[in-house]
Amino acid sequence: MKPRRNTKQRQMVLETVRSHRDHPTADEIYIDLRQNDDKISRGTVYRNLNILVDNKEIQSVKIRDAERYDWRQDRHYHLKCTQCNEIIDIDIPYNEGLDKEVSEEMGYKLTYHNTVFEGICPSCQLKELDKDKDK
Amino acid sequence: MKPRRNTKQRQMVLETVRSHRDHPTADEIYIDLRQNDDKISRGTVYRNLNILVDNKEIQSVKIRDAERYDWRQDRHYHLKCTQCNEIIDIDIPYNEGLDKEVSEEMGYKLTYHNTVFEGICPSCQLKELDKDKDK
DNA sequence: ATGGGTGCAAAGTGTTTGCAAGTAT
DNA sequence: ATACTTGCAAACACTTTGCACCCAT
Repeated sequence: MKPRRNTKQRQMVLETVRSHRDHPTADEIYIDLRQNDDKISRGTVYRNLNILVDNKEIQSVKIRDAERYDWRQDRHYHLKCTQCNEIIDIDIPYNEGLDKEVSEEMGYKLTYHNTVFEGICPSCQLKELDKDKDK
Repeated sequence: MKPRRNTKQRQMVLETVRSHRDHPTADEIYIDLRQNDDKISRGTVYRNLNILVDNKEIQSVKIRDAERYDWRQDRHYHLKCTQCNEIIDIDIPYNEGLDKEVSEEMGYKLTYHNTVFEGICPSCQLKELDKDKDK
């Protein structure tokens, strides 16, 4: 692996991801950073996010159009509301056995699976009910 | 739902997806179609793929950069080689219980989860071995 | 001093869309 | 006849990249 320098920008990107408990896009991180540093560029943010994911210091989940970043380092599942696009973590345990099962069955060497649940969140369900009432 | 016309183009797009046993991108479908019809446009292909997915006549999986299309209509999991990017179907049963479990725990109304396993396929594992041999 | 990193802007990639003409119903 | 659909090209959204300068090591 290429030697990495510990730049101010990289630290700031990491801190910003960690300060979010939601799943911000690269652009949201960028907007945030611009509030403290009006020089930092989009390119730098994207480059550093990629490096941090490579180093497993953060994770990313591709949802719909954009990559979302996640401060957590452990493997876990996500839940997305198809109505409002909110993304949250789910705390059911990661199923390691599944990786083993699929490895054996398919002959792949694998250690990871990505799972995203899709549905309608409680608050959007309420909005639906309200809409129905209006009819 | 908007009334749909049964156009030649839409039929051709559907047939082309179904003729693939792999997971082509929209652009691969387009290239294929151009061999028989040198008029059909990218826009038409994209529009029809979206319509077909809406109608659940085909499925899509977002993998890395591009949306991939899948002739199958049943829910199933995918396996991606992180080396060569090949994507294949896995025939372990879809875990309906998981949707129910997460629904109850999180208060979401949900009926679907998307799972993509990531690993190294047998043929890429061999290539790795060959590379090691050279050392 | 060296070479990885930055800021900037331009280019890339995958997808959507406005429009006028075409066509399934 | 109506209004959905097409082909085309331009526009979009997100991300990557070339370049000259900068700065951590």
